[in-house]
Amino acid sequence: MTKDAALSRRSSSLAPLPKAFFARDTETVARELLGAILECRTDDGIASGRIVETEAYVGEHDLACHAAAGRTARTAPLYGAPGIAYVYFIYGVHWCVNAVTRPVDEPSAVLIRALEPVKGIDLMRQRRAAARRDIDLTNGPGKLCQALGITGAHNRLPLQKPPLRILSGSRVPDSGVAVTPRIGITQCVDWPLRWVIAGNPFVSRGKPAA
DNA sequence: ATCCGGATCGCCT
DNA sequence: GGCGATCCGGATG
Repeated sequence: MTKDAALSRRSSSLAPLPKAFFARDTETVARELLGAILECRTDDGIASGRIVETEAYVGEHDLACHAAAGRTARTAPLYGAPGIAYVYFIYGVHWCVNAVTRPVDEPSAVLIRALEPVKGIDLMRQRRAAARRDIDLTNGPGKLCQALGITGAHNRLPLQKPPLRILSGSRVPDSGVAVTPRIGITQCVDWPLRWVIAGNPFVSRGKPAA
């Protein structure tokens, strides 16, 4: 664990980010979610991690955003209340978790792409037996959902109360943030909508940012 | 009813 | 750095 994660865990003032936090421009939310804590409670216990990588998906005009397909049963959460979760299944294997935002009536969200483990590391190791090293527990969007126990059952849930919450964490200065194109998409590949804590070892690799 | 591609991961080379 | 796994949503017929 890094110093920053230790600070986050030590802080006892971890309050849920209010719905108003998410009812803003998606890029702003994506930037400000860096350093916040994503937490999931299940019958097995609590697992949480500090957000170190995010991506913004900014509306129907963003062809990489699921909402580009319009409003369907699948994409309905993107049109829902700011501050709820949008959880989807991808490649027949993995879950990915987003926080729904709401700038100017656009269906949009922030994908949580990587975490630095904070609580429940043993639980994460159990859930991710394939991960030989702790660095591989939460350094990708599918991995972090498996580590925290996030599934489709969490789709549409509010992010302000258990089982799924996002808590305010340590402030990350602009000098520690890097912005790049998004990972793993085939549309709008040049849009700089990915935010990472520069140099954090838990940031996912993905494709190089050209 | 059927087909195709995907906001990924892990294992292989 | 490449590829198979394995399911679902959306599109087409």
